[in-house]
Amino acid sequence: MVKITDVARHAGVSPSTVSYALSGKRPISEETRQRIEDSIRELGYRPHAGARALASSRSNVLALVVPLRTGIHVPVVMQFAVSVVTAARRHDHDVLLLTQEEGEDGLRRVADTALVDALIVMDVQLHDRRLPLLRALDRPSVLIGFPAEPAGLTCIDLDFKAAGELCVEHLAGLGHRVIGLVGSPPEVYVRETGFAQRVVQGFTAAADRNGLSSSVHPCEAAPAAARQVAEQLLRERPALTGVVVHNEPVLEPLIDAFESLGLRVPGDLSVTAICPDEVAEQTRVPVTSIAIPTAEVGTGAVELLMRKLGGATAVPEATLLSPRLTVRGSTMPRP
Amino acid sequence: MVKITDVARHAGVSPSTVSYALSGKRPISEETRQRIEDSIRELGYRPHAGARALASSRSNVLALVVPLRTGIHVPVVMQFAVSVVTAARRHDHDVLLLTQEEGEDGLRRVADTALVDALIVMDVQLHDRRLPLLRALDRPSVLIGFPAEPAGLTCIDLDFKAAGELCVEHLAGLGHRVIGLVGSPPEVYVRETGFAQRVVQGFTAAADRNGLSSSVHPCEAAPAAARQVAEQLLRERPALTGVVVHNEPVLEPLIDAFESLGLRVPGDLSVTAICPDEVAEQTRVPVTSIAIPTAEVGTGAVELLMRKLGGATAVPEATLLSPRLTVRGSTMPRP
DNA sequence: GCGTGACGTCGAAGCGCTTCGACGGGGGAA
DNA sequence: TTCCCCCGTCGAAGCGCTTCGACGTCACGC
Repeated sequence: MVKITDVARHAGVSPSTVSYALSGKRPISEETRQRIEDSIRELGYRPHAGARALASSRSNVLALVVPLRTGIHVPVVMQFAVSVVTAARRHDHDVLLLTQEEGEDGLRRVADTALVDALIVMDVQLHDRRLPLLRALDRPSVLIGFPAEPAGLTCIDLDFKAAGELCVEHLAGLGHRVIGLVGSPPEVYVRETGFAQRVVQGFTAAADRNGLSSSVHPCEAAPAAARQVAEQLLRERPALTGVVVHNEPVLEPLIDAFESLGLRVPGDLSVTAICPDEVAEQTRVPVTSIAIPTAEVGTGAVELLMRKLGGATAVPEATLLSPRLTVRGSTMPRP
Repeated sequence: MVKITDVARHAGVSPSTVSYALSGKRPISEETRQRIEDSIRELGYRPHAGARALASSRSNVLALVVPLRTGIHVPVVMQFAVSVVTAARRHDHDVLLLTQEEGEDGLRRVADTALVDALIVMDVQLHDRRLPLLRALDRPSVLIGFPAEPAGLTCIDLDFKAAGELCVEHLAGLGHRVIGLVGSPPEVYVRETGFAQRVVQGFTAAADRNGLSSSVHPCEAAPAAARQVAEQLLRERPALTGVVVHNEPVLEPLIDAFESLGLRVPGDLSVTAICPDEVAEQTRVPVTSIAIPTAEVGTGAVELLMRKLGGATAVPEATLLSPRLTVRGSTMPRP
């Protein structure tokens, strides 16, 4: 193994000079820097991560806690993970993968052993058990998602309330008067995952504001459940012309169900969804939708952490990303 | 931060004794060990990961390289990742997440900086560019998947050839004489991903062996493509009564297409698939299938690495997991 | 009764890097 | 010219842990 003293000897300087040339923490003459860089290249030097971590008390590793539970859309989780890793690399950091199963002990372990400098936690629930721990930990963290009491924590996510509103505004603007929300599985509401409830809030608020008649229907992630909800909607609200779907796996089956019940989309029924673009594009009728901006959220989370690690004083506690609605073929003016 | 010297002082022993008590590398009297453990608990001591890595030249971290490409089923990747993390934790290791995008440089970086002790690489292609590097690296690695030339590497995966064969044997045993394989998208074969080709090999070999008439049809991962393939199959092979599907997203649309073309599953057409159980179970007719044993593969990969890290001499180069076929409602004897 | 070895523990020497204080030399200000 | 300060570099002191060799003690065998 080639170490910093080897490089120093080869370049005719002291080890500390090599270190400063690498970190830029002190000025080094252009000429010396060049010589050092040449030596590094020639010898194939790589600083030892452990030694660096010990001496600098910085590991340059971030922890990412990913959820494992039912009712969450796996590809979206993966997208978050990838964007976090990519963003972290841009800041010369790596990412340690933790499963939610590890729970609070896992968080404490990687933080207390100084394995990681900071943490990113996904799938935060309204009353998440990890919150007190995250507040107490000596390393900074960022949550993807909003708990009920975000004070003292840094959170980032799509503004799901605004997303719910935006869907309604879109339908209202097209003249629809009776609309329904087909939501996530009941257990998602039960365990109080913030974003699902916030969609409902936005949906309801915007419907009221616009004087629309609206109703909300949780739905299991199965085709049969979709069919049931479709039938129920038509039975209870025959004047229905607009639907908002917040439940990825059910989007396609739901449209199928409506069509087989005699409603054409978008001719008789306009459909919008909150879901990844791939899901919205792969249905038989491409669906007007609001995507979860996984790349921005992941990148944003990392940027926030970097600012905190950099000692920034005022990092915003709440970062809500504005929803963007992409119009596709599934919505049209009320007939 | 509480360190080992604090524990030592508190327990009335020397730091080295604490270290040995923790690692078990030298005998420590029961009484002293107890005292040390008490002190550790009382003080809340956690060994510093960086210091440990520096002194022992072991980071207790594994790298996991996950694929990002089109044509691979994301939930399966996630399952691998989770099982790797879980297995690694059982051996007191953590997992660093690398994206394939980082490529060879990323592998070299984490290995050369001693950030990780060993590497797990997923989605290995037949002529993977990373193979020479993995052979040359000074840390052990395990591949999930088999390249064309696996000599000198440790590989583990489902035996896809046997899986292809098993599907055919199952259909042949039910009396089917004319069968087809609906495969992965053409690009998967083009980039020479081993497992797809091996399914074809197994399928063809078993069909020949059993005197069946067979044909192979790559298929894009889109409903429209599925429809096309279904039409083509019926046109070209009117006597077809058995189909093997190796293409997750197309399974459901393909069955839909067959049914809308007048073929009942399994009445007129028996269907088997190689896909995750969730996919096989969520179709309208549950599909007889061979699952990719993600948990075993992930765990197996970690076990192999641990043996290599433990200095085991003879770790098997190739580990092929036998396929298991789960019979569901989509296959029946030929009418 | 004494050599032998295993047991349990200690002290010291690093592991490879960062960082702090110091120091010589070369301006710019006074 | 003198003083001061900044620039560029060096040396040394750790960071917190593991590990090697050494040492005292005790039991055992002959």
